[in-house]
Amino acid sequence: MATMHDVARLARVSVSTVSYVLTGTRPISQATRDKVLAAMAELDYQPNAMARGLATRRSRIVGLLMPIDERGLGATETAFVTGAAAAASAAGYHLVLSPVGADDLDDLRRLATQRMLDGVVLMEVQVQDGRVTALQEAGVPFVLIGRTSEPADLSYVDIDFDQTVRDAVAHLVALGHRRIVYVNHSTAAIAAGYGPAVRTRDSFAAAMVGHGLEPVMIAAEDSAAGGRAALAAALELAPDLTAVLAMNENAIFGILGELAVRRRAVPDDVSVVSMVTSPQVAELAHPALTAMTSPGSALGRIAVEALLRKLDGVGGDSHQQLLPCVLEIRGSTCPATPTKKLTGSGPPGS
Amino acid sequence: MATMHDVARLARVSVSTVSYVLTGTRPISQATRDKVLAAMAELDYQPNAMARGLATRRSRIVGLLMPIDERGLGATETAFVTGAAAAASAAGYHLVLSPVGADDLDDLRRLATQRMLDGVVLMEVQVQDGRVTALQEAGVPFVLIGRTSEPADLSYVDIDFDQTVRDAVAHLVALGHRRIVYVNHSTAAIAAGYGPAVRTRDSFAAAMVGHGLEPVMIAAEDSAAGGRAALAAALELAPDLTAVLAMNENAIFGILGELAVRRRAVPDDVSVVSMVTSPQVAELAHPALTAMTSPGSALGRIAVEALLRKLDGVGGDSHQQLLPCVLEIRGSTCPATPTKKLTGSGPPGS
DNA sequence: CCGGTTAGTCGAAACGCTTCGACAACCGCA
DNA sequence: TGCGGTTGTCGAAGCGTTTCGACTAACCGG
Repeated sequence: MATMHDVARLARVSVSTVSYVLTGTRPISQATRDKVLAAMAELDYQPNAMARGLATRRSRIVGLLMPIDERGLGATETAFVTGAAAAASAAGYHLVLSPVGADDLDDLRRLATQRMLDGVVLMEVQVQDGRVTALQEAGVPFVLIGRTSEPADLSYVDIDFDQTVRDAVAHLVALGHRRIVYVNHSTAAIAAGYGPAVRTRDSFAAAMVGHGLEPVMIAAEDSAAGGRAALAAALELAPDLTAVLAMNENAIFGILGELAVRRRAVPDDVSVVSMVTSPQVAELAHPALTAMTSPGSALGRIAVEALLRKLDGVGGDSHQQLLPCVLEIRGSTCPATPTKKLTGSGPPGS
Repeated sequence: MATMHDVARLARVSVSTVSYVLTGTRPISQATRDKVLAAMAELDYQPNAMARGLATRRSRIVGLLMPIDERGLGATETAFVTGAAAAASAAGYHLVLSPVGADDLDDLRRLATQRMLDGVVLMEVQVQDGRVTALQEAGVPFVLIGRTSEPADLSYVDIDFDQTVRDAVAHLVALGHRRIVYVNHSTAAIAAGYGPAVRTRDSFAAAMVGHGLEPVMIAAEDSAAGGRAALAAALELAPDLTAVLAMNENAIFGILGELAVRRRAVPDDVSVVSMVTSPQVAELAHPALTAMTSPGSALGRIAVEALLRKLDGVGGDSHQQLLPCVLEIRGSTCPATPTKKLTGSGPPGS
């Protein structure tokens, strides 16, 4: 491994000159620059990141903390990652993913307090999130993807759940649906303060009331079985339902399966809209799902860019931004026909 | 940020003594050790990872290179990651995940040649893999999850595909199935030398011939649509099939969907076994899939352990190990009944 | 009582980089 | 002619560790 010393010796200049060529912090004449570059090429010189980091007190590494459970990463989360990695790489930073669970903060704390990380992006933020206070105490700059309940002085980017839900409901209402059931995450997740679950619940209720409709909501375990159970419960609650709006990517296939079992055709009998869903997942179903596609990679990119700005000291105080999901109409929604609405007109319905 | 100097001053010892307390490389009396530890606690001292790395020429960071495509990480890949992270953490190392595509080697090369990484684990190795030669040239120790075509002098852990396929075929044959179709990854993947696709293809052919049966194989695009098309093709090729062995996790739902459309009940008309599948995915289907579950987290753990041994110079030459998937019987397989075999012997369908 | 270990500690020299202050050479301008 | 201001380069002092050699005491066997 060649060092700067070797390069300097070969180029017959001082070490500092080599450094200036590399960092551009002081003017260097073209002639010496060429000499130095030639020497570097000849020696196949690579700067030592540790030494540089020690001297500058910057590692040029930012961490992306993602809670990684056994279920794997969905396409949506993956899009965060690729967006973030691209943004970091473009700015000359490295992005390392740290598989830190919401519970085990130790590894994170070590990495951060030992100055290996210049800053971090936090994914899957809970409404109450211990990692946030841990990072604040450690004095590490960070940006959230998601929000805590009290994000006033924090930097974050998040999905605009309120807007997304309103758009989804508006789409269904415009198609003539009146009885719309919302399938959310599990009650446990809601109780634990999982932001998307809590926020969409409130927004759905508001949106439905805004249209003069009754908000019917069901919680579902994050599994196919949970989806089946949820759909059964939904039909119990609203036998005349003509549309389902589902937040739960893991339950959606169970919902579809149960609809098939009960011979309710999608979309003719029941329209289905899936929230915060990637095109890849939406295309898995048959018919492909009308969905609110999440701005995944944009979210990751914006988060990293905000973090880097913070590291460079520019950009003032906190960056807060919400991005809505955009409606992509595929085959799982269609107009509600009067026939169907009448068919199912038991007690609660129209 | 307190430094060793501060600790030394407070404890009234020299810097080197503090270092010896920390690293244990030289004997220290209990009395001074206590003084030093007290001082560290009081100052909330955290060693600076960069400085340590510079002095030791070791970062205590290992990288896990995972090609991350838009599709996301399946539960299987995720298990690699968690297993690897746990092993690294247990040994006092950090595991960083680098989302490096098979193509873009630059970020990897930088990270490695700049001595930020002590070693790397490579996931999703191709039979011909540019990353392998890049790492060899950079002189970075590495271990593969998967194999190249010529892995003689490399360290790797991989799934024992041959054994796995033989077990799967044996299970189906034991249930009385004779017409078994193998649904592999796409022809493109096979042509590109995707190891699992290539190896299982060969093993399936061998296993079937070993049972005196004709090996029927279909390639499927990695999508639900691909699965549908593949099943259609399979019924064309072998209208009397009674069992499907599927390698392709992305296509499996398409296969099931198409079977449903064609009114072939699973498992009564057609038994289905899914290869290299995690329990989570297997449970998504209805009925839950009989599957060969991959030894995911063990694979990750073993790979990291082998890498660390290599870094410490012990363990001699290369570590090579194969782990089979284990058969988990769920609801998608049952004995082939003579009746059904006769039923399906018309041209394309029954 | 003496040479040889051994346990415990220290000072200083790395490790490979950045960056500050200094300085020489040159510029144009009054 | 002299003076402030650039421009280009250098030497040296860090950055926060580890580690080597050296030193002092205490100890042990002969």
